[in-house]
Amino acid sequence: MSIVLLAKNLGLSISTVSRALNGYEDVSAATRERVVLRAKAIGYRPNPSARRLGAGKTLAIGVILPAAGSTGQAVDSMYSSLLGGVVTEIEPAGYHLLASMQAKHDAARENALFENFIRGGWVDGLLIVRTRVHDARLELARAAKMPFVTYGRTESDQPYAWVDTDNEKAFHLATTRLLDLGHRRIALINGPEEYSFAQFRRRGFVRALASRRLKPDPTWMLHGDLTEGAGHELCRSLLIRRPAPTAFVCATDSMAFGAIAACREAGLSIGSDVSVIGYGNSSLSAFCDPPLTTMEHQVFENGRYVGRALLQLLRNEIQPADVHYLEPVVLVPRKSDGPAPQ
Amino acid sequence: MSIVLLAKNLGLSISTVSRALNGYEDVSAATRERVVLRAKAIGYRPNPSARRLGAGKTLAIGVILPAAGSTGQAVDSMYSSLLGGVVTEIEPAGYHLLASMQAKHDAARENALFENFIRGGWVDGLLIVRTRVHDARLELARAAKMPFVTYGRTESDQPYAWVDTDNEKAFHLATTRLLDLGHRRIALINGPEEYSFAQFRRRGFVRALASRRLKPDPTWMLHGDLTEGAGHELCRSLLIRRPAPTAFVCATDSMAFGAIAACREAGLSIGSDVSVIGYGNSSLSAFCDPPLTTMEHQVFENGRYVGRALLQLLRNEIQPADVHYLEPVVLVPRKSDGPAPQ
DNA sequence: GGGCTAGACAAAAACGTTTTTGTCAAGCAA
DNA sequence: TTGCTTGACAAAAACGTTTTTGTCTAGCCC
Repeated sequence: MSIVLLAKNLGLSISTVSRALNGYEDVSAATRERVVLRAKAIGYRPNPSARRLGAGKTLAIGVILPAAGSTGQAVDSMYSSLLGGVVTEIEPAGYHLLASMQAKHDAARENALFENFIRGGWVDGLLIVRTRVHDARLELARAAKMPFVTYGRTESDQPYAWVDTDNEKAFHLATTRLLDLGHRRIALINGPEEYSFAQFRRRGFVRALASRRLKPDPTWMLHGDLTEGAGHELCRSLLIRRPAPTAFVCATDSMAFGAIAACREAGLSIGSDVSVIGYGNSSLSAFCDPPLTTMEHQVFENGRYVGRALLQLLRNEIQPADVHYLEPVVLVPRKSDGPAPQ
Repeated sequence: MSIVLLAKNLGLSISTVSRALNGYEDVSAATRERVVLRAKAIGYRPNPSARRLGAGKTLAIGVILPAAGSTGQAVDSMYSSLLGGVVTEIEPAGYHLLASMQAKHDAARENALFENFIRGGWVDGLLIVRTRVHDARLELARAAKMPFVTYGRTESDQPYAWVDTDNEKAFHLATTRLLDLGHRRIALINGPEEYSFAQFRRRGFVRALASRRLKPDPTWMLHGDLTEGAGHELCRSLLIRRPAPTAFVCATDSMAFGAIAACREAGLSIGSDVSVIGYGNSSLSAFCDPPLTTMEHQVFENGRYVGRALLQLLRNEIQPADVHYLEPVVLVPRKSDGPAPQ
């Protein structure tokens, strides 16, 4: 009954107070100021629940965190910063971030959970992360008329709002660098291929080889979880082949660290016998031995971009087709790669 | 007007439908079943906003993510898994997690933001992370009568609900291990001392030394950000002293990796010339060179514990004083430590 | 039969806003 | 003067639940 009290205190009607606080035009400047001042003075805070019901908005943006790894007992640590960026932007606009979580399931069950979430009326907009090549979530969100921004692109015949890093360019860059260093036997240690980022990375890798008239060997393009363990295992399986690769491009720094461990176990010297390039420029990559050549991308900043886009989408200031932000990725050269061995 | 429709469809009153769906006793079993079935059949979902207003609950639990590092442009990646655990538990109970974010500010401004958040009526309960030794947030939450669980303990004259890892024991364990290996010049590379976890770690470290009648040298107990960079810098500053430490206990694996880098730069062989122990058992620690001796703790599981405790607190099934969960930490011996050099 | 209790449901109030519609006076043009 | 518009505010409806209070019937005891 709080706005009632404030209205009484001011000798105004509830509606005038409400409209004054929400900046409507049909309340005089003098009254508006008086209301705002008094509200502040007596510490009036509109009840969010009532506000949501009255306005038919939840003032929340939803995100479903995907469980990471095969165990599903963790969340990819990257999302901390992404969400931090999103919240930084939406908070000042009065929005909050509602986090849900998706345990490891079959895709059908995942989609059911997803639909339940967006149909439940919990949020006004959605951040869809870790897009798949074919991602049913877009259809579900569209069917529910729920504005959304994806973090990562996907196959879709309709325009949609996305923010992504230029995975293809990044892996083209990295592969070209290795080619320039004289490597001809380059392997790709990729993430799970159902995710679209993995497709882009593979494409960049293949394009780089093709531009030098090299035919990529499919058996040298492996994929696995984005973990050190998977990187280690995949690299090991490649190193026992003859001839073995002389260079590895990895989907994440974590995978690169695993690959480096495998190379070391094989008695190879990183940066001379064998080259490894990672992705992500994790804080560790500058401090490991040898420092990891990797690609930098700005997760927190991307999160901010997502947040801004969502707000504009919710205010109808912008169309989904207008949100296409491809973050350029820069290569950070360090010491884990070098000229191809003779 | 959805429950109205459902009620009409059933030929019942709104109140009976509501009470049936919420499992009240004054509705016959037959009717209840009929209502539940029909609700499912026509796909009725109670509107969360209305529910919140009606019941006076938000069905949300809040957490404020602290900005990490000195730049404040990131969130400690640990929180991904912690939040994952929390959500896993509260989701099935119909609760959601509302994430807010705290940029780097002075403590006063931080507390103002915090109060604004809890007084705003957005959440029913709180998760307070990264506790300080003296943490004003507890008082603010109590004053607002907002149930909360802290992740990490703090100084407080009243009982409060906390979940923590046994930092003191962990660092006692690690330090004792180094002492048993013959080390006598052991340094502590700690996190920021305003945080209570850093105090506990220091205490464990000091106790271990004291139990061998060793007087800890305060100039060998340094602290900094929980980053590789800080670990590197602090370790470097210790290595140039004479005599230099032969072993380092670090507040996180990240700091340990930084310390290892510094040792390597000084030409020391890790595990023989110098020993380093980390904390966290990050996925990388098994794959670096040498594999890092570290301490394992289960962030995701702790998050689940927090979630369960919050639910019970909200239901008044339990008192804050009943929530004292100290996670045991186990040491994971690997190769980054060894006998003290002669 | 009167009074009481319990069971099962309904009516209505409450939750605190936002939004829509209404009112009233002042100003102005014809 | 009449009618119309505009500016500033008020009244009331709407949002969709939950909770409180009320009603009615059947059953039971004495």
